[in-house]
Amino acid sequence: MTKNKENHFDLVYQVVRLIPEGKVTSYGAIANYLGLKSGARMVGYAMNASHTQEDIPAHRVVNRNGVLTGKHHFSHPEEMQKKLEAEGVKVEGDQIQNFQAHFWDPNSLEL
DNA sequence: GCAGTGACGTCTT
DNA sequence: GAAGACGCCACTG
Repeated sequence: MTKNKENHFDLVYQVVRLIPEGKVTSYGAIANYLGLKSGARMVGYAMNASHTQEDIPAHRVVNRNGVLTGKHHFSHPEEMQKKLEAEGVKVEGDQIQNFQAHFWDPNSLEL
């Protein structure tokens, strides 16, 4: 039990949880912040486990293209886009408009 | 224990 | 400039 493999997962949850409303981030940014090189997949995998957490705004986490790649993993995919738009994020189809403007980098917290 | 897959990203052709 | 392939680590079958 002292292992706590969820440690990495928890770190991802913490960062995602820190995402301000109306902002979005990418898997690579989180991975980079956690020091996970090319760990984007690991971040994505952690997000998949985020379903065990309720305070994880996974809808604010998108891929590098600003595309809601994981919307399909939501109970209601349209909710993801809906929530993003409700927070001021324009989403067309499955892609965020003006993505870089809504892009939020976890590194900006300590920098 | 091995092989396949995955909510991605970067490199190479 | 675009498309394809590879790499990373973890989980499931």
